Amino acid sequence: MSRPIKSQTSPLYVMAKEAIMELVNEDSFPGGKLPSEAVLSESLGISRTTIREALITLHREGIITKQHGLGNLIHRSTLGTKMQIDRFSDFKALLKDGGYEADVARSEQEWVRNLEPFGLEDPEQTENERYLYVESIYSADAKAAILSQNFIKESVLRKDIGDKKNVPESSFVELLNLFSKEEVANTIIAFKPSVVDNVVSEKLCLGKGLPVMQWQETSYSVFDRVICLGKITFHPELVNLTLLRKWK
Amino acid sequence: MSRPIKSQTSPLYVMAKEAIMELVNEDSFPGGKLPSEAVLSESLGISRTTIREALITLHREGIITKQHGLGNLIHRSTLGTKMQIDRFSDFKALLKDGGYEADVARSEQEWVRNLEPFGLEDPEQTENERYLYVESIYSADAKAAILSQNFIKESVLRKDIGDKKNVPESSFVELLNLFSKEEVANTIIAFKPSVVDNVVSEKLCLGKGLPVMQWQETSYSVFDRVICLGKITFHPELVNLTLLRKWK
DNA sequence: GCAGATTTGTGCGTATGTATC
DNA sequence: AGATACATACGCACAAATCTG
Repeated sequence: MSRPIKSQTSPLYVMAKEAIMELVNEDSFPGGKLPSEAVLSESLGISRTTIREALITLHREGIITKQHGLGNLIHRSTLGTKMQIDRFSDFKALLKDGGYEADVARSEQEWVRNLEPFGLEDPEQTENERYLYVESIYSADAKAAILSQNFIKESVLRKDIGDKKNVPESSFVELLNLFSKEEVANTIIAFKPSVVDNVVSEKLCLGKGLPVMQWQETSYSVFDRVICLGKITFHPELVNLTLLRKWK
Repeated sequence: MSRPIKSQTSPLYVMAKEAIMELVNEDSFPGGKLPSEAVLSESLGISRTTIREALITLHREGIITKQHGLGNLIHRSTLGTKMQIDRFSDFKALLKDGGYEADVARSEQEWVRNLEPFGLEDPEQTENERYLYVESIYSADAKAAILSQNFIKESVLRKDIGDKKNVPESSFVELLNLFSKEEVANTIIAFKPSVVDNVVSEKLCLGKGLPVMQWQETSYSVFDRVICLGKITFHPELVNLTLLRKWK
């Protein structure tokens, strides 16, 4: 149950993907079309199966469209799109992608019993459950840009968090994985349009009554148990959230 | 350049996926874990490669988490999540998923030259470009729930749209594919938190000043050319948009 | 901690089907 | 009709993660 650090060397299809991305960035072919899978296989000395694996990854990321009988078509529009929430697990990385100098400050942790004041509801709440409250403020060029208020369930916390409290982590998902007994698998977010209230006004330095992007989120472990609840608020001037929807 | 109807029979991995989904719905195994790939392969009489293809599809859809060395774990939480924007291309289907009786009414089409009044900008705008304006109002239990205002670029329109104007279509993406010379590959959306203005107030029957979910979108063809721009507004009471973020 | 069994991940080869030009 | 290119499907071997005893 220790979940140690993963392997250092990337699998071949990831290296293939990176090699193909270099080709894309060099823009060395006409019509926004990649060389055929057979040619890539030949020139990189990697089997077509593995090349396909790499291309499927690029397709999932929205970099290319795979067109049966035609080829693999490059989407420069996607490459130029910044602050895609489907591309980052970490808000710091998302802000950096937006061209900012990004940082994060986390609050002291405290225990909470009642989530109602925050408008949150635990679908798996048990009697006397407590939640570890962690507040993170992500800054863009030293200005508060994202307010993340999270409540980690006591029942999923490791016993040895004392040792790990000062371990550096990059994203909140990583922090959650350090704290939680079970690994985080996914988060379901529910969009809640709202206007700036007292708390947000103070934390993000915004005038009250302004419309803001806000969502509530519930994070689940690989065993589908609730690990954490949260409420995220985005500064409307600093953060222009985007999302890619793929049809092909 | 005709883009006819696709094949009727599903590939084997799709049928395998559906068979596995039935197992999931029957809930016939302990610990929320699927039978091993080898067992599924054996019992369905399909090679492990193809079974894996099916499982990878389910993984992408957030139904399962693939855990190396452990198995394929089922996420009932995802199955129970309604109105996921990452699962529907069609707002009518999304509203039906939310338990509503859903329908769509599309406006008469008219030509527009200037997108500025709508807060939209065409990144590939050319001299004298015109846009075909199509307004769709999606209703939930006969109440206006989603306002979709779209502008299709004249330069991408087929010459024979006259014949196709009355062809039934289910989603706006399909309508776009009927109208456009090039197939739609993806849409980039940018979230724009806002409050109800005069237009939205009238179309969605909402009090002015209320916060609403709103986004702007730009649709690209497989050749990465801009096909259509749009602005979508969601009724905050009727539509509870959700989104799945996967970390594993 | 270790050994062995189980299970998924990676990688290759090959053949055939189907869409596009 | 033929060439090209991606899609589907099978089989095999070995690597790596997880669990159990």
